[in-house]
Amino acid sequence: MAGLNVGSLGEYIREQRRNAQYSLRQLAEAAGVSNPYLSQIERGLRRPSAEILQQIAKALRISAETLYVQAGILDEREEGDREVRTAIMADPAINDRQKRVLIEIYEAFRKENAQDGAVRDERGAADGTENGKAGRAVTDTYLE
Amino acid sequence: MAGLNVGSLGEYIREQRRNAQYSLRQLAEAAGVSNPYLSQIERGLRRPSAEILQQIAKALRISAETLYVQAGILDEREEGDREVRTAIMADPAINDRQKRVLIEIYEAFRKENAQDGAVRDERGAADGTENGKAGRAVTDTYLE
DNA sequence: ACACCATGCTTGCTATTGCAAGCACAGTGC
DNA sequence: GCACTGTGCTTGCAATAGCAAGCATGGTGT
Repeated sequence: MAGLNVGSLGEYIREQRRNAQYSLRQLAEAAGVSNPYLSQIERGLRRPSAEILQQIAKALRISAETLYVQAGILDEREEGDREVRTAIMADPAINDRQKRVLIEIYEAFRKENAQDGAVRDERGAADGTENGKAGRAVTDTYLE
Repeated sequence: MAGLNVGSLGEYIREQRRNAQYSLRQLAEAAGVSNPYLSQIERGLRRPSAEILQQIAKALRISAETLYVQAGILDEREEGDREVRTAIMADPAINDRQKRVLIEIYEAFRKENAQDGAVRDERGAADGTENGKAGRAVTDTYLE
């Protein structure tokens, strides 16, 4: 059994918190959790209960499901295929160009992964995990 | 705070277990949980952690989300604007870093839109590059 | 120099999770 | 009658979730 991936969960929460410009205490209060405990969660020292996770998710205004997936608690929903594209298109919070950018990057990632072991002519992607360069190329192209 | 509705969660699990013709011990073993603990959960005496809930859901072959909804941990169906993140996280076709990148860009877009006050679907010539810059900064940070 | 405030971290501590061992009751067979 | 097996429940106990109080550091004035 995988056991929760507490480390990456904590990192993810911290990342989201900083992204939202919250201090640790601010988020802790917004989530109704003590600040030392949140600190420990973020550093991967504690595995928060479902209830606490839910409160944190609410305070961060992200879906609890996202957190659960990050924590390895929730399995990835199969058939994610076109879900990303439709979800992006349906989102009223971003504009059309932003949608197009996101989808282009997404496509590029998928294409890169599909090639995987195959011919890599694009300026040497050293190993299979280096998708960054391909992604960067795409963003350079479309984010201007 | 609301606190999970443990009673109905336990009843629900017991119902599903009987429905599947499992004895308490059978389900306990299948879920990798001790039988007395499962008994207590079903009677609403304990609030199981997210991890345990997940294992039970797997053993019962029902979605963990269903259990979370029953437990009051997950809201029934949240607004569509959470869908993008969830869809990205759930997509098996891209790897973790790619997910992170997409979500970061998405967050940046949303944040930028929030600062502007509203989403203007297609901008005029005045500040047409603004979104591009924000997106680029994010991708430069995470795509190297 | 000093006070003041915000940041995140450490330290005990209590309450709760989750388990191993065992109990009580009901069949079933001999 | 008696053993045996399956059902769910009770009882301690170890591990840990989660908190209140306080510490250390860094900034910002004055």
